[in-house]
Amino acid sequence: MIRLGKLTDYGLVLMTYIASNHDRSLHTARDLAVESRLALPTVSKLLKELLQGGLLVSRRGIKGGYSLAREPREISVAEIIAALEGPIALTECSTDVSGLCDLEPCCPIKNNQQIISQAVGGALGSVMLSDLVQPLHLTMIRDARGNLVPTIDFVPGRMQ
Amino acid sequence: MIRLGKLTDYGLVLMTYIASNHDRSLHTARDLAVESRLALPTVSKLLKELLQGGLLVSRRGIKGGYSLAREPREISVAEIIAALEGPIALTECSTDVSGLCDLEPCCPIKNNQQIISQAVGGALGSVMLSDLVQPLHLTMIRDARGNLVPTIDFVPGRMQ
DNA sequence: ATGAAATTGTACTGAAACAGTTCTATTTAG
DNA sequence: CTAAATAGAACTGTTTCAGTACAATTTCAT
Repeated sequence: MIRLGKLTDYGLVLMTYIASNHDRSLHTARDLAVESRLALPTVSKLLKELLQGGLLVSRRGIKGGYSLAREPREISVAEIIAALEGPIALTECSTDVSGLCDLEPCCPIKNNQQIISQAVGGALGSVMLSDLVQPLHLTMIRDARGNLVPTIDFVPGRMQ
Repeated sequence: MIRLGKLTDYGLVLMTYIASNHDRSLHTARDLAVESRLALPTVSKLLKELLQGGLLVSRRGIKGGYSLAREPREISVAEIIAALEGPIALTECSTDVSGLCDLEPCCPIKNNQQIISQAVGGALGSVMLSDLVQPLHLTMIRDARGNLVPTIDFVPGRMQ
């Protein structure tokens, strides 16, 4: 299967959490760790990378925290993945870095791989963070024990 | 980056080779290994998997070999990848197998991951093997030094 | 100023996945 | 019956990844 690292998966969770309370004040790594039930060092590491990718803005010191750099509508899933896993390319050959493949001078499918990468990148670029958040808000509520439980059936947004 | 295993990459190369000479007689693993400059055991392994995935048909014994099970137009890149890497899913949570994630009962983004996987799967499902073969034949020639050089600007097929 | 709370950066380690190989069995044409 | 090919199973070294730990820096509050 086309694997997206677990950490990237967690990163999507975190971004969804932040986006779902975008208006609220800054989110600390500690709070997000509790909400997402992930280990704090892991959350901290991910937030750092998302910050470096320009998807979050941070405020240091006490009362610091993270918040989205842009509106959820303006952040694509492709950007989140790229921030955590590097440029979206299916193989080394798809990148523009040369010298990695000894078949490069006569590689018959370099263009093809770019086609494929472009298809995947386009698909991920058309799914926005807001597309992930909306169904969350409409279908999930927090119960007495603090667990999120579904309340309404899944309503597809722009996806079929 | 979203990584597709090297072997899957090689598999795409092999399928492209076979498709580019689809009319010709059967292709032996040995011939394909020479043409693709890959090790024979590797090629053999890949062809076996592609066979099991229903993308190739084989003939055993001397004068045996492999050929496409369907026309290049009818074989999608998604199928090739699925044959070599299993079902296209970005994380374990995206599959329908349950019990893999301890957050499952209250996982807030299970639906979202299905959205993403669906987007990627759809993109890969719309790129056909014939889309990979045609531009290769039309736009590349081999120059004096044996390098493949583009001769015509990239002509997008169904891709934008 | 000083301390607490937060982000930022670097480095390490155990585990899991992957690439690639090797060996053996089976089939088929001559 | 033999050579040539596919079919299947098992093994191993390498690499990558997840997760952790620790030290440095910044900032608000007292």
